Amino acid sequence: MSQVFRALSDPTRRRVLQLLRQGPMSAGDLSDQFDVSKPTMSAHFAVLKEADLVHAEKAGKSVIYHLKLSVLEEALLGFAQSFGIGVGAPDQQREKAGWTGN
Amino acid sequence: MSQVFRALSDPTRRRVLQLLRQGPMSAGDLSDQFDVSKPTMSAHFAVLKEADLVHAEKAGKSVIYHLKLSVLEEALLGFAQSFGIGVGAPDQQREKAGWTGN
DNA sequence: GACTCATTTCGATATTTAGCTAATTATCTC
DNA sequence: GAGATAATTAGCTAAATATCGAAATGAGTC
Repeated sequence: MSQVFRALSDPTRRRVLQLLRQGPMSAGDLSDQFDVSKPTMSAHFAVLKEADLVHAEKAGKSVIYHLKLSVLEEALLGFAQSFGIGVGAPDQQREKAGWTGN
Repeated sequence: MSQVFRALSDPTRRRVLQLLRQGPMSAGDLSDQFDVSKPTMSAHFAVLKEADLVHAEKAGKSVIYHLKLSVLEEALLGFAQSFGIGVGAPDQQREKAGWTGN
């Protein structure tokens, strides 16, 4: 939980996730979209992996990153629900306190 | 946006927000729920204020913190929506790419 | 095997963060 | 005004993070 939010707290990493919405992409192609060094991007990928928001697949010389949308969804909506924030059917899901996801 | 996620990346701060769901509470009463020093808690409150997730109201000697649920809601659901993650009516709200909230 | 390309790891530095104690500020009470 | 109470600021340390260039690793190609 903490790691998901930490991962999302950086604009570069959020943009990486957005790029991956359109489909898997290699580390290099992703890096080309940003103005920072490859090692720096590699570190960002590591944070995203740590949070389980992406999956890395080795393909020859390259590494292809895939967005794990379901993990993002569960984290975001699960947390939102713990605050009674409206998701899905707006009935029978209020008052579900006592949740921090530590 | 970054600041909201950064604020949420700490379990203590998430728990503060949960406590505030039940209603406004003073800095001291909040601090009593945790095992860290008051100054440390004060720093956590500052992060939450910075992210605009809480509002501080001065009341005599005390400072009363209020949860700004609408800010949390907009951040969480807005970001989720930018990923096409289901919120509310599951129609007419897919494919809204191009969003990072930098 | 030597070469090249893609990516990550290493080592260094700078910044940020979480935590503490001690000191300060602000407000209320006597 | 002197005390007491609530909260924040100041000053510090230790640990984590972000960034870089250089070096190392892994996987194909000639």
